[in-house]
Amino acid sequence: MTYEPIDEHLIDTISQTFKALADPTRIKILHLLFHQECSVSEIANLLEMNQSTISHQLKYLKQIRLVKKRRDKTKYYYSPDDHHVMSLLKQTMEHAKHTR
Amino acid sequence: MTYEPIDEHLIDTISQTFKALADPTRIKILHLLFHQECSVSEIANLLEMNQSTISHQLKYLKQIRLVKKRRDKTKYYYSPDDHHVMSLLKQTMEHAKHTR
DNA sequence: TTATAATATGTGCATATGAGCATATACTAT
DNA sequence: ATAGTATATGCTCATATGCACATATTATAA
Repeated sequence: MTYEPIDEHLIDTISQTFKALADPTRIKILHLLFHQECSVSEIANLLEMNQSTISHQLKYLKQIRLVKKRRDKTKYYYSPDDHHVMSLLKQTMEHAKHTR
Repeated sequence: MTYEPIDEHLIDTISQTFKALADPTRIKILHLLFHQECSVSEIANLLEMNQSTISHQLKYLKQIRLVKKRRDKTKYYYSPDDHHVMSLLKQTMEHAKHTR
C-alpha cells in the first residue's frame, strides 16, 4: 500500500498538544481562563486545589505557550495564548455536552 | 467572580478523548486509518512496531469507540469510527504543519 | 529594613502508561 | 483433526505523570 511515513517531529508536536488537554486539572484551568484572566490564587480557590499544584500546571501550560501571564502588583494574571488549542477545547466541550 | 463549576463527568469524558490522541503511536495508527482500513499486521509492518503493541493500542482505541473492525478470513481490518475525533486530529495536523 | 502576600520551585510518592515478550485464541485450509 | 496464520491477552519493566508538602523567591507596603 502507499504510505508516506509521517514526520516524527510533527507527531511529537501534535501529541504534546493533546497531552496538554488530556488532564482534568489543566482542562479546568483553561476553561476558567476562557471566561476571564485569573491569578494563581483565584484559580486555586475556585478549583479548590493546592496552590503549588496550580502553579506547576500553569508553568507547564506556559512553557508550551497555551497561556500567558501579566503582573499586577504581587499578582500574576493568566490568560489563554493559543486560539487554535482553545478552539479545540471549546469544540470538544460542546460536542461532549450534546453527545448523549 | 462568577464561576459555574463544571460537571466532573464531562471533564473526564473530555480528558479521555484528548488522552487517546496524546500518544504518538495512537496518532500514527489513526493517521494510517484516515487513508484506508488496515489489518493489525499491516499497521505493525508499516509502523515497524511490535504486533502486540499495535493490538493493545487498537483494543484501547476500540474500547473508547474511536475505531471499529471487520473481519475477512483470518484478518481484522480496522477503520475510524468517530468523525468528531478524526476531525480534531486532522485539524491539528494541518495546523501543526502550517505553523512553522 | 522588615513583615507580609503571592507565586514559584525542589522533592518524594503513588499511580498511570506504553512497550514488547511469551503465550493463548480464533479462524482457515488441507 | 491438524498445521498454519492472524490477532488477542497476561505480564513485567521502565518511564512518565500529577499531586502536595515544605521551602525559596519576588515584590509590596509599612
